[in-house]
This record gives sequence, structure tokens and C-alpha cells, in this order.
Amino acid sequence: MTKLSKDLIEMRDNNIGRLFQHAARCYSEQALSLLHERGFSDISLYHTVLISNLSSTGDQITTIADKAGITKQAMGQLVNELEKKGYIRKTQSPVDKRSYLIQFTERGQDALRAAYEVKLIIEKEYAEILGESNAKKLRNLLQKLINH
Amino acid sequence: MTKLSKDLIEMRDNNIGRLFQHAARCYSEQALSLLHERGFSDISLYHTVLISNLSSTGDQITTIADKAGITKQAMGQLVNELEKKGYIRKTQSPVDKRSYLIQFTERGQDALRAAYEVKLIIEKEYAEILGESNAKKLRNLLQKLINH
DNA sequence: AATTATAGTAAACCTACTTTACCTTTTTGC
DNA sequence: GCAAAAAGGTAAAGTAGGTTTACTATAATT
Repeated sequence: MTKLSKDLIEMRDNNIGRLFQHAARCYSEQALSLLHERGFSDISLYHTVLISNLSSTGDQITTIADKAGITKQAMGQLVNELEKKGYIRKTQSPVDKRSYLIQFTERGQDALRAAYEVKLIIEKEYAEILGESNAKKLRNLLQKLINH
Repeated sequence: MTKLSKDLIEMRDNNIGRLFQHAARCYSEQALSLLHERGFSDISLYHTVLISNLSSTGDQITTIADKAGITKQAMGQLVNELEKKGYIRKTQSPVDKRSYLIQFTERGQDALRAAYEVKLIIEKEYAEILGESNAKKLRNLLQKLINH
């Protein structure tokens, strides 16, 4: 086996991009599964795009869409789905008849708190696996890479 | 603002899962863009699922599908697309009339080499941003997390 | 008052798949 | 050595998670 073909094989298994992807998928799957266990089994990963971008005081659809980086049409659909499921409320603005105010319902806030709990659990697990300081280091390195 | 709501806001911005996701997306986008610059502009991220799982000696469709973690139907489609684009060759097995051998063409091997080059470029950039030892540390921490 | 911009919706389309169902060929077990 | 099961592959329909294009209604600008 030549040096290059050995390198090519190594590339495909040990690629840093793949590690990122794999880590992201592991996190998502675990987080979603823990959230489901807590009684919010009708939430998909896609739904969290809304939930994690809606501010506690409420937002317009376009605002959330921009924050989430998707089109307002896609966000509009998400809003309708999560409204049906009872996680958010959609009320027409009294000052602007074109726009709606999207807000968490009680259940939505419960889900948000559960998500926070789940986050703490996973972070604790990561700290146990890597050690406290290494877990912090990992976060810092990622942040530094992304900020660039 | 209460402690909890501050925490909830912090969660949504600084979540480790999001950092993974963001890092993965940045890597993919840059890698694909560099690959396109090198003359392989008809390859999408989806196509790399085949390319990065096909061994240099060739494989069956089912084998690649399993390695990639997708169905053989999906892989079959990918194979047809990349065959049309000239990156792979699909020949019937002489010993098993059900099966095909999927292999890189010359162009496919060129693309693979270009992908390796791109990988080195991005890794070098990461090492410049974080420092050599930190870049290594990042990889190790991710690996450790994933292996768990 | 007319133009332009903004909020949102509708419908068609696209990518990246999975599911169900099927055909053909090979392997296994009796 | 033959029937049943397993394996390789394809076809077609369905699904998730979107985008694009086009539109309506309202608000802001000049």
C-alpha cells in the first residue's frame, strides 16, 4: 500500500469535519431522547429550531426566521405546527395588522425548562468523560474556531 | 431578569451541541467550496457520502450503504448519479450475477486526491487559529467523546 | 396620494432520504 | 439435489425539512 492511499484511507475515518458531525449528531440524539422521556415526545429536532430561537417576550415570525437562518415561510409552517401541539401562541398584533406575536404557552415554557435540564445533564456527562477542565477547553476551542 | 431565564437564554446561545453543529457546518461548507474550486463543482455534500465510503479496491452497493449508514436504495441512487458524472464505474460481478462492483474512475481518484488536499488545507488553517497542540487536543477530545 | 417596503401566506418544487414491495440469484439445510 | 431462506439490487411512493416564486394585505416613506 502506497503512502498516499494509506493517507486517503486515514482521511476518511479520522477527518475533523466528520468528528464534528458525529459529535453533533450524538448530542442531538441524546438531547432529543431525554426531552422525549420528560413528556415532550411530540417535539422533533426540526421543532427545536423555533423553540431555541424564540425569545421569552415573544417575537414576530420573520424575526425568528432570521435568527434561525431559515425562510419566513418555513418558520410560518413551524409556527403552525407548534401552535397545534400547544407549545406556542400566535396572536395578531394590535398595532400592526400584518404581523403576529409568537409566544411560548405554559407548556412551551415547560419544554424550554426541560431542555435546559437536559443540557445540564449532558454537559455533566461530558465533564465526567473528559474531566471538567478538558470539557471547558473543548468548548473554548470550538468557540474560537467558529468565531474565526 | 430571573436567574433561570438568564440561564435559558445562555443555553440557547452557548450550547455545546450547537457549537458542534456550527463547527460541522463550517467545515463542510469550506471543504465543499475548496473542492469546487479545484474543478469538481458537480459534487454535492450528499455525494461525498459515497466517495468517502468507497474503498480503493471497490465495493458492493450494499457494503457502501452499510458503511455510510444509509439504505441500499439510497446508495443505489447515489451510485447512478456519480456514475453519470463520471466519478465511479459500475461493473457486474462475474461470480455473482446479483451484484455489482463499484469502483472509482480516474476522475473519481482525482476527486479523492483533491479532497485529501482540501482536508490538509483546512487542518493547517485550524492549527494556525488554535495552535498546533490545541488543534490536536481538540481532535482527541472529540474522539474521546465519540468513543464513549 | 403614490410608491415602496414589510409581514405573512400559498403552492410548487427540491434534496435527501426511508418504507414497502418486488425480482433475481445465491446459499443453506435437510 | 431441491425447497426455503437469505442476499443483492431496483422501483415507486412517501416523508422531512426545507427553498423559490408569486401573491395579498398593511404600513411607512416621500
